[in-house]
Amino acid sequence: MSAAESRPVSIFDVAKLAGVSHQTVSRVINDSPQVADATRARVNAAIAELGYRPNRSARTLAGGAVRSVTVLTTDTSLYGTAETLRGIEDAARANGFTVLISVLDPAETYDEDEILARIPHDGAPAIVIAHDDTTVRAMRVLQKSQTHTTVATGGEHLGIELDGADWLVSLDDRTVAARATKYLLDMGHRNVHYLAIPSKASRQAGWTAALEEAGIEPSPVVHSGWTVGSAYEAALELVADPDVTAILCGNDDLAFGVLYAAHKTGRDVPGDLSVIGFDDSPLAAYHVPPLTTVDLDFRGVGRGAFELLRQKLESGGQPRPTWRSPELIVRETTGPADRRSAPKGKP
Amino acid sequence: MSAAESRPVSIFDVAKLAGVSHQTVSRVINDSPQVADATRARVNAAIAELGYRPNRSARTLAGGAVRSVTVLTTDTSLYGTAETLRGIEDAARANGFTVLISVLDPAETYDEDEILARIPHDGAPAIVIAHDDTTVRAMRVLQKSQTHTTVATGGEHLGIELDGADWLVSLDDRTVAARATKYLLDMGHRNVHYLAIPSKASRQAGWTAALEEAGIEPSPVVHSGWTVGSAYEAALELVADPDVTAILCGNDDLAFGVLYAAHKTGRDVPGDLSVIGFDDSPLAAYHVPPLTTVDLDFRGVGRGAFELLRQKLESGGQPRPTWRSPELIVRETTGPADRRSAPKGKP
DNA sequence: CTGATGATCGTGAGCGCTAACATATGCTTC
DNA sequence: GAAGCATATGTTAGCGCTCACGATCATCAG
Repeated sequence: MSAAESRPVSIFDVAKLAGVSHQTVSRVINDSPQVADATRARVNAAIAELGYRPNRSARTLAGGAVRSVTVLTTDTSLYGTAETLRGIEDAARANGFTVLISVLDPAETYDEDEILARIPHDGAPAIVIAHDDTTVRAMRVLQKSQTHTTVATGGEHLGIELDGADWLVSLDDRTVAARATKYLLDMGHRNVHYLAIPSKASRQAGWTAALEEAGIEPSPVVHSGWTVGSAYEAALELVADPDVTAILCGNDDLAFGVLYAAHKTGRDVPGDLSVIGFDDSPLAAYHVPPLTTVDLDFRGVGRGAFELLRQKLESGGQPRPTWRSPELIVRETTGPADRRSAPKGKP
Repeated sequence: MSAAESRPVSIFDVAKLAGVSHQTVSRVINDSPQVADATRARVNAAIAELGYRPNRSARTLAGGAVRSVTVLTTDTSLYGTAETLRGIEDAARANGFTVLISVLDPAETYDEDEILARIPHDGAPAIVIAHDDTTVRAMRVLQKSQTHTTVATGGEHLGIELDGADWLVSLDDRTVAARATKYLLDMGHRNVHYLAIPSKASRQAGWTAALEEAGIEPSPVVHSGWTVGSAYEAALELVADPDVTAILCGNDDLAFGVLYAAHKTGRDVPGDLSVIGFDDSPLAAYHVPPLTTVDLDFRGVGRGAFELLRQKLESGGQPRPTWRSPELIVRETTGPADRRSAPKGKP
């Protein structure tokens, strides 16, 4: 049937068995139309009989069509990253691509060489899931090389130079952030505070814009790490302040940290305090209370990033960037202001 | 400095510039001791000047030492999987290996060919993160081929044949499951129920064993999917039963679902109901109330799986499987029984 | 019936690298 | 100072595949 021999079967073994040249076998496995049906059938039979399977390295080396993408990212356990990855994988698989993943350490600083060493060879296509300094830097390095690169990002703008770049797939989370902020304002909150994730924030920009439009001076942003724990620590002070009645969080994990802090300090959600997250992670709907959050289509971002790359690879053209519009999902961590606590002064 | 030319620089370009043969360059980039220091320096200078970077495909094809592992898994967004992956990556990077990830769809049934097509070529080393039917099947397929395979698993035994296999890295979650069950029993609970994840369960075995040791007839296992939502659905009935005072859950996500169900049905945790999870996921400590769970060293499992593979690759020997001992972390979802609700009959 | 045309297939070269062997050198050793 | 041996480098072949071409054959217009 297959395997078990010493040396793996090659295209030549198949060719011999099928009574054709190795090139014809190559044509068959590459779906070339230039092969007679009868021949194709014979070759396929030989392939099946020998259990032949093309060697990917050889194909790459021989310079055929590109069939793999390298994904550069940092933390694969972040919800956004994981989902984006999943989207890339789905799309890649559907197109017969192999996905190679290389994980960078957010705490480390890499020089150019170290970044470039992550891709299989110079010029190999890559996708960067960018959401922190390390990945943004990686992206810049790849951009300078002759590599075809696409960037998938959860929506953070990551700095001016990337805005409008033609290889960017992103989420318009700036607009939703503004919408979410306005939503809170419309419910009577005098102010909305922002607990930020470590990356440059378009979410923060949306929040600022919405406040300014309402004539409210944005209060200083509170910074948190990526973990629930860090959000908890960062939010303790904020939550303890009775003047704070609404907090917009950089993502769901941070929101969970805030919720825990609220619980610890005895503030009722949503009675005393409204909280909004970002991501709509699987737990959001089942938290106690269920979290009001923003549904970010990370998988769509991943798929889009791959599509963009594929188009660049095929047509060499300049596909335009895609922007996806997320949606606010109202659940039970948000409510009208002034339901119980006084907006000013501690009574 | 580098890049920007038409054809990427090869080993020959470096050789010419350094005034040596290509083989000497090869020796340098492979850290062969057989090169004079002066020559090595000259070659390294040429490498730096040209921005040379070895082509991975060519190296693989030429049959040098193996430098990449393919990881087969299903859901990368599951906490256990993601962490295991992370462990593999850490270890792989430290050893100069490239990690190739191929994600299988748990809902799909793959035939042998489709599985084998996931690895770069016949015989390429692979690690399977096994925790469901699809990955277990993948593992069997790889095992039959001449591929070097290691299996990393969160501890589910996955069927008799795998017990004691010499290529398995696992967690002794059977023992902790028993310990956790006993812990609940010792607190006065008359019974402990089990909400199961979809895979074959050593955790379940531990639970059964502990109950039987205590002379208690295990009640029927309640089955859940992997998502919080499915756990919630599955647990509703269980939670509504006042006789049920303690539930051991297949993982943290399920526990969160149970907790939500308890909240919905008005049962107090830990007053009326004790809940234990598995994983110690990042949220566990910050849930309201904080979740009693088991710290499973998934990263360690991942690292171990890679180490095992490396040993097999190098020595060809038969390294023994590693079993890691997880720990019960008591937080606030567990408490003594009978604190409030009557053990039998609805009053 | 001749040449042109298109479909089908084969041949040779080479992708960038490493293994295996061959070939210099220098340095011992008796 | 010839034989022996280690050290340092070069040469050749080939991994498995695809590309660019060339060859073959049937078909068909003129």
